[in-house]
Amino acid sequence: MDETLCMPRRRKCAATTREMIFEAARARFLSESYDTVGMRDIARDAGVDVALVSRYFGSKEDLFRLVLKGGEDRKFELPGNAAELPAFFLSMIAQGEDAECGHQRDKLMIMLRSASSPAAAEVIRSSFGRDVLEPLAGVIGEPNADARAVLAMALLIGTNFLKTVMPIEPLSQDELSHFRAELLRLFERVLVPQA
Amino acid sequence: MDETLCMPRRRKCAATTREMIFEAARARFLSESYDTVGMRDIARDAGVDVALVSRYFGSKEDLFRLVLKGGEDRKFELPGNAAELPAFFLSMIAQGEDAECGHQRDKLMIMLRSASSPAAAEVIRSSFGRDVLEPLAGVIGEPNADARAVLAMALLIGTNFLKTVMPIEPLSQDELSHFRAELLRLFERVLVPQA
DNA sequence: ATATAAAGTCAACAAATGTTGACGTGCGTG
DNA sequence: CACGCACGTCAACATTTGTTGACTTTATAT
Repeated sequence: MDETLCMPRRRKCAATTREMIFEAARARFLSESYDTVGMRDIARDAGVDVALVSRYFGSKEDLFRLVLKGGEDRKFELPGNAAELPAFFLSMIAQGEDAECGHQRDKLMIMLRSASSPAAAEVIRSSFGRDVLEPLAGVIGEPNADARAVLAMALLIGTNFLKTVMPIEPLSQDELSHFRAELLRLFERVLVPQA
Repeated sequence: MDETLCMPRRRKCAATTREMIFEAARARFLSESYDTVGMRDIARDAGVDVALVSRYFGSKEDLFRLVLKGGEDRKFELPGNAAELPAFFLSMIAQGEDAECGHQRDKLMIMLRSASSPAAAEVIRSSFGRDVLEPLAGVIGEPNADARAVLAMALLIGTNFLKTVMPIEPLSQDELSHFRAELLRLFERVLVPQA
């Protein structure tokens, strides 16, 4: 039985090119909207023919759905107790490329970018509710778990939107420190129950 | 000399059809992304031929730019002193159709919807900085006017995004009241200096 | 009534979109 | 060696996109 991974003796391996296409699609969807990303763009980035994209991942919508699911990664992964949430949310905004929270933020950004494309809207909505909002409300806990989860996500999404989708000219240095500190305090206010 | 407005004795008047097209475009851009809105959609809504859209407003990008400018309306209009800002921001989220703040929110929503379309991005960015962020920072005042303006807009944008672009299933009634009260407190914390 | 200019319609264009089928190529096995 | 299969390429498709030019209709002015 052959390994499912790419064997070096075979010059061309479907699994690796599939991965390349997937990664190219992921990068594209991360920085552009669903409609503006073309199959040919993805194919060019991956260094393959356009036909292969459709061949390996059925339709464009299927590909997008798979990218949004995050490949083999499972659900949104967030801290177990509410006390660690504010720092976690802040790290989702700071541009440090933590491997752990990078995936999470990427998923969120992909959702942000394509949320207003009808073809991608339903996929995004269901994934957002199931994989993000619901688990978050679970960690936050009563009272008003849902409302506070929405509030926290609104703050996170708004900030990331201004930062990434609609790039804001960078704030001055002391303003930025104030920005971060205030942001952390806001997250604490919304997320931890006793505050 | 003729009046520039449509005269009733003339059956067809360019100004009124131009207005119809403009209004149709406005409505479309308000609920869809720049890329998904087609010239033919706008024309159908306005009840005219596609060619007229291109004839009256040069290109699609020109039309979008004009819609974003708000027709004849001038810049973003917001309360003069910082104390009234929180209530104003909250009213921008509540779905009450105040004539005064309706225009403002519509502009914001149009920006939100099409921000990730490269063709519309630069138009939106410049308008957002010039017409929204800058005046807001002026009203907020020191210290850290820019940072706090960004923070407030992040909260507003995030909430409106979750509410409109990615429609969230409605919160329960007491959660919603908590939501609004907490939201107002957050806006107060960010916007009024002494808080 | 006839000419003139505005207002609108029709058809077509070039380019780009997602998707599909036929075809070529190199590998491992009979 | 030759067969068959996995892997990939090429070309073309049907649609849709924004935009443009020529033509028709309508209302005013001479």
